Amino acid sequence: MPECAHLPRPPRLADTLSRSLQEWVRDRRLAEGDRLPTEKQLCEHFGVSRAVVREAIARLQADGYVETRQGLGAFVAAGAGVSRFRIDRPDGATRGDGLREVFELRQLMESGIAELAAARRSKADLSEMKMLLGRMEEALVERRQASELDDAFHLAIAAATRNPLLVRFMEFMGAQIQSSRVPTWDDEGHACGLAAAAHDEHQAMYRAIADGDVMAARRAAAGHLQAAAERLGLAPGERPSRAEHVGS
Amino acid sequence: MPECAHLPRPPRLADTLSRSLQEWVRDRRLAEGDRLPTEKQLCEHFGVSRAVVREAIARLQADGYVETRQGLGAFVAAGAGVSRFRIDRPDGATRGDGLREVFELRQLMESGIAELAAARRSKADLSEMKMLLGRMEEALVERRQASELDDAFHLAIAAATRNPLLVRFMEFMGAQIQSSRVPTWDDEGHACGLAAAAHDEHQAMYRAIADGDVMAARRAAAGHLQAAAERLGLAPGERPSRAEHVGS
DNA sequence: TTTACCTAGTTGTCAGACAAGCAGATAACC
DNA sequence: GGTTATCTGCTTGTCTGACAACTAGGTAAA
Repeated sequence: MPECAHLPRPPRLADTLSRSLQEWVRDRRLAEGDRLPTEKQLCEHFGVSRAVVREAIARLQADGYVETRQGLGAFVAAGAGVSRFRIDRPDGATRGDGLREVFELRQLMESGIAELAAARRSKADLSEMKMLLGRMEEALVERRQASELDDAFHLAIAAATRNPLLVRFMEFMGAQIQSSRVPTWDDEGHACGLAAAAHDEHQAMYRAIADGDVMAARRAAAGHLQAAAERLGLAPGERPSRAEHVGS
Repeated sequence: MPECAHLPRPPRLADTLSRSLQEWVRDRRLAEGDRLPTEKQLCEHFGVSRAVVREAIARLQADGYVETRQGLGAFVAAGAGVSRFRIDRPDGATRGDGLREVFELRQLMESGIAELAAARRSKADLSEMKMLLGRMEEALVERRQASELDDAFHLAIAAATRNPLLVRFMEFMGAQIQSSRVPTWDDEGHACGLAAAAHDEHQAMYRAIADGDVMAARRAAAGHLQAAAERLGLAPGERPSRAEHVGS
């Protein structure tokens, strides 16, 4: 049975405790620099051993929530909880709740990045994109998996913005939705024309960026992400609870 | 001596070990799913106790690099190293290298968020924004510090998108440039009219969002971020190395 | 008043133990 | 022979107790 179903594992004590501690800090509205209870107090309060408490605190430390000093105690760190950005979704969920939000975030980024890329791209950037497009064309003919090329194409666009931070953010986002890009390029995706559609959209993005047409690049990128979301079965863009909204 | 100089603390064993382990994984080019050495092996190899090894692994786990399963071992996690997004700049750097990139990322996000907010805002969202604008107006008259209100206003716009992920991302970004927002609202900022300028731009954003004018909202947000960058002395938007670029 | 020391409390590290979970081998059953 | 149950060794998860390193604050000596 090579099909790994990723059953929900029983939660670790340290994991649970680190969450509880996080809530505890938030509920008590502890400010930066405030001291947390000592390890011994936490042991008694939660009924676990010191090893568990220490692992929980180590996790919070890794997350940038707290800072510990030997002989003094643990303290709420400066800028607690916002030193890193994380996207947590139910394990392995490739569709449904949360994915829509991720795609919307990505759509915002990609359209802005395409706009910048159209304004700043160099010849080298363009030839890199064209090379990747060519290899995707091959994959399309041979009906091969090419989600890595897909990813690389989007990264090449980000690189053309000359902003390394945007590249890193795209790498991050790419990893988040990597699994959701596979269905476009698998056997069924080729058969249904999903791969061909994605390729057409990529070409449109390339043309706009090569032409230096910033608005067209933005529209092409936004359209590509919109279409990608729809290929995954996400409803086309609209949101619930419109009743409360103001007019149109 | 209240001046806390933040001396470099001696590194913890677990901290050092987690770094070593990370390098070890990279040097050996372990792929996703590959197994790490057992805790006992690591204890012997690095000459530390199991508690230290466990804390180091817990840290890697928190960072999303590895995944452990009781009775099996520790494995390199899928998408290792890109499960979190971090912006690292030299400590406390409020201007100069890197900040320009951060502002550009923020500008992309804000303009897209403002556009969505203009399309989806509810009456409650609008009254929240108006309340914050009113309090900023007071602060403007009384020449008070109001960077928290500034932050809250931007978060209110993000909330109007109905996408909690965008709100979280704005919280994250806000923490990154928090220190850079202070100069606008300090004594000198009030004197030079920086605070007044920011307030005008905020009002323009509010009007566009209230009118439901998506394009005006995008332009207002982009303009606000552009102006904010210029208030900090960042050169107005253009990039180096244009020589290589392709025409205009 | 200043300095040195002492002490209680806290985190960092160590060592050993048992429980829980897993994979593969072995033995029992049809 | 093929299938199922059990056993065994290994690994991680958790517990316990102990000592070292470090800190703040109080106390005694200079």
